[in-house]
Amino acid sequence: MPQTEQKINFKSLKASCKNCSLVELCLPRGLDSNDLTTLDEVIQQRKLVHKGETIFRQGEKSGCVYAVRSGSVKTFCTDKNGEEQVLGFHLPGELLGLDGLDNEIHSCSGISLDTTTICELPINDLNVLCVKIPGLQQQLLSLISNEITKDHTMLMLLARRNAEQKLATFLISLSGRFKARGYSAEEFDLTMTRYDIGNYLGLADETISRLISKFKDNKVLDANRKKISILNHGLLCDIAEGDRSLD
Amino acid sequence: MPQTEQKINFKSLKASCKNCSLVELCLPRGLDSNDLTTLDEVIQQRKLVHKGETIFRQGEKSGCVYAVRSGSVKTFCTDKNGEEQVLGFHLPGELLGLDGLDNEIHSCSGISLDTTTICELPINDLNVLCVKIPGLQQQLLSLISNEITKDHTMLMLLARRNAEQKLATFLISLSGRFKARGYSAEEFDLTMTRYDIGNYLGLADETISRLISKFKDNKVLDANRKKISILNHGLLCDIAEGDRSLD
DNA sequence: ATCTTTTACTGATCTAGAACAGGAAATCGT
DNA sequence: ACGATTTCCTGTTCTAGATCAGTAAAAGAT
Repeated sequence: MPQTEQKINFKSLKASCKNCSLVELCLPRGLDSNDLTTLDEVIQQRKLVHKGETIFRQGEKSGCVYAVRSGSVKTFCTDKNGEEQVLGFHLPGELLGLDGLDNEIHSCSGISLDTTTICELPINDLNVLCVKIPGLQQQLLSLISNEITKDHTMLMLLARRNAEQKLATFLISLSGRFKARGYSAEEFDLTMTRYDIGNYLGLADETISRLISKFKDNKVLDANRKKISILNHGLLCDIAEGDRSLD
Repeated sequence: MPQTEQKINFKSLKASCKNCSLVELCLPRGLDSNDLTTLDEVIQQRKLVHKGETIFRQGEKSGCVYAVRSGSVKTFCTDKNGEEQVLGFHLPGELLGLDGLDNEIHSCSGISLDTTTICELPINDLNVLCVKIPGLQQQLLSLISNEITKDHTMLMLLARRNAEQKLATFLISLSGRFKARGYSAEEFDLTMTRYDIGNYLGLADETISRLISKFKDNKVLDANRKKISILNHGLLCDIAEGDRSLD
């Protein structure tokens, strides 16, 4: 297949929520077939985003929230000195840009870590739709509410856990999310760098490297660059919970 | 005035959003007089909460979100080892319990730090009202969206700032919020302990004490226990931004 | 195919803030 | 009003993780 044709195929892909495998993880959860059709009408064409491309930018008004359809996305904010803070990594079915939901500017940026496809939902349409589809309003609030809960978990992680616990928790979270999407919970590829992980967890990238080596030494996992195999999930959980620590 | 009568007065106080001075800071912002009346109908009687009393509890379903009318509230979550993480301190006009907005259980607890009055908003009523009053839906999403942005700022603070910056940022935030409520931005009382502040900022309480002493030595502020006077707001900002640091 | 850049890893050193310890003042409880 | 408890403060010691430094492998560019 020639490359140009492949590109066109991607870009013109008007997939629908109706036949998306992520329907149970994403915004449409709980909607019936009719409501799905209505939702599909306002979701703009799925967009192909190449690795490293910006999906929405801090300080700008996009008027949309986004759902990852495939690939992965990093969200981060930048302070006045240009220092970056990674806020999260987002897998298929996860919503992005909820911080811009009041129709004002986004307080963070999103860039793809991968070749990624994104569904765009114009916020105005979404608001109108929420009135039409009661279940959608509920699901949206539910997702936002979970977003807040996730942030709270993250605050706890950053403030109270040591480096080992932070990385173990991060890997377990990734593993579980891969599993929920039908991928292996034990073997997966990281799309982010050690630097990104460290930044996200409030650690230096050297610390991430050292910890991965330590986890390897202790047969908790095997790792070669981006490729991770979890060998002892139980131990990894214990480390995350602070019930055990390596030396 | 006999004590019992005072209690009754408080408890039977059916204040309305309509004549609440917090109208511009709280949920009703942007609503017209008619809509305010509608909103007032679903807001349950204001509740007097004594210092240290729980308003809602992690793991329980309250079916409400809350607004602080007077006093102050601390939200926190507790992990399986009983370790506590303070998530925020809430002043009059600020909403609480948004993490329970999907009508499932709260993921954190709220307790009053003060003698506090609280407005309760049953979530079911709120959902119905959001359909009736378009501006309310907007304002609610706006508030939640800001909540997420606030959490992101906090993640940045916890992950990337040193102890001096954390405390300075915390004090500036408090100062600004007091000012927005018509109180002095320069002189105020803390209702939380050093331990709470430290926990919130991911620091030991001893570190908070030491920093306050250091800030006093450098004439950034004056402090006597709970009473804080900011003497050099500019310098405090510089410290928060990392443009200056004390020694 | 070769050069450049980025990413990952490891070792050595240093330091911010934790942990431990104890005392003084304020607040609480009866 | 008085003892008990909590809160705050300060000094000392210690350590987890940052920072600095350098190498090697992989990825990307031309």
